[in-house]
Amino acid sequence: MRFCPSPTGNPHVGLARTALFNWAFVRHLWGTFVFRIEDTDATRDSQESYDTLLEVMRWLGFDWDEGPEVGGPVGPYRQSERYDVYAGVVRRLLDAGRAYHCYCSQEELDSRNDQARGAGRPPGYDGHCRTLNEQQLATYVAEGRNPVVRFRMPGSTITFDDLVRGGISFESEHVPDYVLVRANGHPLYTLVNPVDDALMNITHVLRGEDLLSSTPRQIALYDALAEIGVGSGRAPRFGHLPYVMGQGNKKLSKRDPESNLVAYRDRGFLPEGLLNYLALLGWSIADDRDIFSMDEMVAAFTIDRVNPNPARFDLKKCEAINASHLRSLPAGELARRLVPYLQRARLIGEDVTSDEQSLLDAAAPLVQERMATLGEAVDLLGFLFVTDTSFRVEPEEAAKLFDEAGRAVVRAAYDALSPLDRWDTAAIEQSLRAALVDGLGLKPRNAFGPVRVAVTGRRISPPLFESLELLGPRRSLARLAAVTTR
RNA sequence: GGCCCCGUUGUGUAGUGGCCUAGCACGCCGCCCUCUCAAGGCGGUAGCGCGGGUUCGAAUCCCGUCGGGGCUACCA
Repeated sequence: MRFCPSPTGNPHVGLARTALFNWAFVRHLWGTFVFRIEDTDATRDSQESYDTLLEVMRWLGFDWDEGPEVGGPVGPYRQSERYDVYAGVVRRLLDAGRAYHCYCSQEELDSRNDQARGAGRPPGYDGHCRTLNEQQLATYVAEGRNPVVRFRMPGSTITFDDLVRGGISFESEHVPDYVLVRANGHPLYTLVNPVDDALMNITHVLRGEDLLSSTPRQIALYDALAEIGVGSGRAPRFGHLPYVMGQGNKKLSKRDPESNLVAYRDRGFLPEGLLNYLALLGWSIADDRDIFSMDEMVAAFTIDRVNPNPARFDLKKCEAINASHLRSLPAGELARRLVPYLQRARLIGEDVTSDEQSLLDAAAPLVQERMATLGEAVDLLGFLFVTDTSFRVEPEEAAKLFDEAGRAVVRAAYDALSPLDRWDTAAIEQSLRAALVDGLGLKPRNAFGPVRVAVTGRRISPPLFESLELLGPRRSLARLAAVTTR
């Protein structure tokens, strides 16, 4: 089993879904997970996206048995480091007559294709250079043409049993001879993918359905490789996973900001939450259940339950699933995961002090069921961590609530709280209710609204009395006083 | 154009001839709870692309049709 992305652009959700299904499949069967980098297109691949690719794979929690950074018996696992391997294979393919040099120029190809189209024949390589005589060959060489290497497709029907779609067959007349090696000598995906699958003893391949129609030519190549002694001779089983679609009926592309995995991490999606959601795009664990851990997924994952139709990515549901995982985190774990998000917002320091830690530990349970992503904690908890001098009440809320009546409520709250000698949630609630609800005869929501805004700066906050307790008497009273004197 | 894939509420799915007047989840709407927001509880909304056939019986099988998508590269 292998997963073999190419490092171009930002890693996206479709890639994560493919990696997930491969990974779950392997772990379920106790197989070997090979992670291979397909970087044979120098114009599109970059070291930067290679780095983020690995970073994201690790963040998501995928572990591979063979691949970059961990090595393995049939490495290297970056194709850009394997060019000598491919050169040898190509030579043998050429010698065996399973591939040949093609000297046609792009212009010649284009014009013949146009002609074919005009004559109502299907376009595609016409086999022009399949059988060149010595003289033609000598002419092309004399013209200084650099040939590409083409694979000689056998003239037979190619059928295979797709792991998710069942039996599929292609007539080889619809699969023209295709290019294996560029004119500049660099190998193409069409060559290296089957070659490495053969050399790396890959038995199962789960990949996107965009590769479905290139499967017959890969199987044909695989057979040819076996003939010349490359690999075991048995082509891997293929399973083609449905697309992950974006808005409308468009495939989610790497350029789509909604598909960028790094953005999901930065927003505070949990890897297990995002993965749980992605698993639901084409697979289900049971008819009445959709929240599960990766361990549960691995235990339950079978390829026959994978659905072949494309799925729309639904951010709302993704958030709901993530929120559910967030809520089931142990309190201490939640606090730990919140740290980087609060640090990035500069609410706590790079080195977390013990005061910050204990405040965070106490505050985390307050917001646990109030957020869908970790990043939301910044707005929710900011008032607790912000310094006294930089605390601000949202201007809109201040304007709305701090009219004369509102200031009177806040003043009453101040008067009720300042004499307290026990500063805890129960005592705070008791005295505020007595003063505002019983004393001023206000409805609870009208009574606590102004106090909430005065203390937390926002209309939406964690529970008020608990928040006051955590803020402490000094800072709480100062914020109340600030309103009454404005 | 040719080849290939796909088609269950708005979205994701369950469903493999009777348990389906189609289940679950998200969303949306309403109510309850309530110090805000959530969470939670209760209820509601909406679907088998279409047409034939096979069968006592079809979302499920067959044929056709329509719609969507992919490939048709010296990208992967």
